[in-house]
Amino acid sequence: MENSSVRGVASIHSHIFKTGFCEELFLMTFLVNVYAKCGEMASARKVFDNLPKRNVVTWTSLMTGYIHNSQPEFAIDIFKEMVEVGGYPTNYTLGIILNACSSLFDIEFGKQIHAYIIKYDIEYDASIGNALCSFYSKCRCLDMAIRAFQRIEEKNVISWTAVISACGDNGNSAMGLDMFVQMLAEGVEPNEVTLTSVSSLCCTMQALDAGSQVHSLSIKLGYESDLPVANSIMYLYLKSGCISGAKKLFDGMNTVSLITWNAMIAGHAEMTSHADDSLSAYICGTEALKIFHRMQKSGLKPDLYTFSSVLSICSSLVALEQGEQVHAQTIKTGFLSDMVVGTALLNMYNKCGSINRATKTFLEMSTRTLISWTSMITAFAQNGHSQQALEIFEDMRFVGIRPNKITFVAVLSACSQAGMVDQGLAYYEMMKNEYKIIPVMDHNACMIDMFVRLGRVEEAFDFIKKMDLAPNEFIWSILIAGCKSQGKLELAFYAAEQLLELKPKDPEIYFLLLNMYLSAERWKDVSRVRKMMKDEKVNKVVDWSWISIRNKVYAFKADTKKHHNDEIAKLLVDLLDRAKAIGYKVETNLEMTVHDENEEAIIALEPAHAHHSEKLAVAFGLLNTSNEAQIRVNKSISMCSDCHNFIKFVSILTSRTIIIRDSKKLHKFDTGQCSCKDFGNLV
DNA sequence: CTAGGGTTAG
Repeated sequence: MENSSVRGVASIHSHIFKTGFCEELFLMTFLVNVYAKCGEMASARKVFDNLPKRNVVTWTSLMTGYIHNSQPEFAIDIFKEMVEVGGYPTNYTLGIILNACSSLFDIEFGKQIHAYIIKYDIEYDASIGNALCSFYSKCRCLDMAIRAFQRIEEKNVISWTAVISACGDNGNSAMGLDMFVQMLAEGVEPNEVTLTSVSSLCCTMQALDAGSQVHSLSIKLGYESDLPVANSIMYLYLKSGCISGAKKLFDGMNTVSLITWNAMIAGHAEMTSHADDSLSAYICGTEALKIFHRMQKSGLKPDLYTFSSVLSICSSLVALEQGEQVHAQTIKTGFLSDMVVGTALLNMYNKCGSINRATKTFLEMSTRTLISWTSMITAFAQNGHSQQALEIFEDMRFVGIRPNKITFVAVLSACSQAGMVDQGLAYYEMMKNEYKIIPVMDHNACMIDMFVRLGRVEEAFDFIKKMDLAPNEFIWSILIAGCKSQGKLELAFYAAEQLLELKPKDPEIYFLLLNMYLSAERWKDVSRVRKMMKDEKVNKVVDWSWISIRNKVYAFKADTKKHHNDEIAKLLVDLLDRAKAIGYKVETNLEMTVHDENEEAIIALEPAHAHHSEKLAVAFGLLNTSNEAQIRVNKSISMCSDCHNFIKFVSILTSRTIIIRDSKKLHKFDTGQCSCKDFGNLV
């Protein structure tokens, strides 16, 4: 509250004092309340301490004040003091104290309060039951929360809202939605808080249909311009992939808050990182950055939510320069000290291939969470620094942070990159036995990759047979890629059959298969795969690359034209000649990653005349940046092995570091080596 | 004097 209000209260206070009314308990309790509402807990406390006598209401007012001013521990102290001097808590008091226990995660004390409630047989009371419900929800005991709700004799809107949110907060959105339907059936009218919770449930379920019904209902009930309602419905549209719906809502809002903008940016960020293909990710990401700039133009200052989302967008776009600008902003505004922002920054530098700055960010963090550590391990692993990844993993264990399954994905992939089978197996066992983590497909994929990289495809196959999980499309495609490079065609064809039975969703997998059957000249299989692609409506794969230079993003599409005389083409021809002179050999096997726009024909590219998109983007980068600048390119599909090899030579010829982030991996080319150690390419 | 709600990282 503003200073003027505080001054007003103080003047009333002195007035009461002068007129001698300070003996009036009712007045003084009121004063405690008003001070608390102004955030002046010291004054509230002073009034309270000077009172000759107090009643439960006075005590409760002080506790409420502490809770509203985020000092729940003081509220509990006051409560204990009250009980010690013989005060009896009312149902209000008990509700307040349960609230304090929730925010402190003080499960023990909360349970003591619950015992007291049972002793006096007052679980049926709504204010008590509601508070118990949300206490157990915060303690992640959904069963107990529901039980508390059920025992309420006269369930009101708040009871229903509390139990619905409890379901959502504990990962059971579907049940929450059921509860909502039940609530409507019992004739309880939802209010704006209920609607916010319910649309947030629909959001996590990505239930667009249910969500738009909630939207209509909130219009009907007149809550559509309530800011939290509007924000959560807008976010729901975004998360369910309905950008137009979100945009319509956003444009129609009379008042927006920072949360509105943040939701808009976060929604786009989410779509950017989870997009099916890199092209839509690129479109979403650039749109999000535009929204971010518009927000700043409107005069609002970004906060930690804004910064984390924007940094995550910069990661997806491999937009280092923009990321650096945001970095500067986080320093200026002090938000860098937030660990979520710090971790997002670390991640941004990693995804832009700058492991040094990622490491620096990590080292400068004042506190590190499991996620920060895991990000750092992932960064080392992705940049080909396996040894450091494992060292920092051991450091993390040493400081007593318990790894989770995502940490182990990073650890195992570090082992697989470095070909450390023994250590990989040891960590796999450690994960299962010491940390009781049940392996998920990603862990298995790392293990299979580990054998495949060393050419031990039979062991990889044995591992697949021994897995508890049924192998998915990615497992088989790793095996196939390995078999291909080892010339173990029989196993490759077997794996291909397994793969086809799964009807994979990833279009690149079909190209892997096509490529394999084509080189084996198994035409029947070729047409079988093509027919399947048609039947399964596999999306067209478009080979796009883009590069961000001085805050502008330039996109390139694979070039199938045979004649072009522009600067880029000239540079590529020149590089090709010079590369050949120092040992580069054009790979002759068919490239099939380019799908012609209108046709399903597959075009074989001849590198001398036409180019995959990343070559164009790299050439453009070479022409438009200073001599020592890194080149950072984002690509919509996996690199082919010919381009991969060619770019290695380019890194020698130009003495540049070239970073290409394709749909599967990060490739950092430096003096003829790639950080993926040549196992990153699928086609 | 009281209970319930919207946006961030691996």
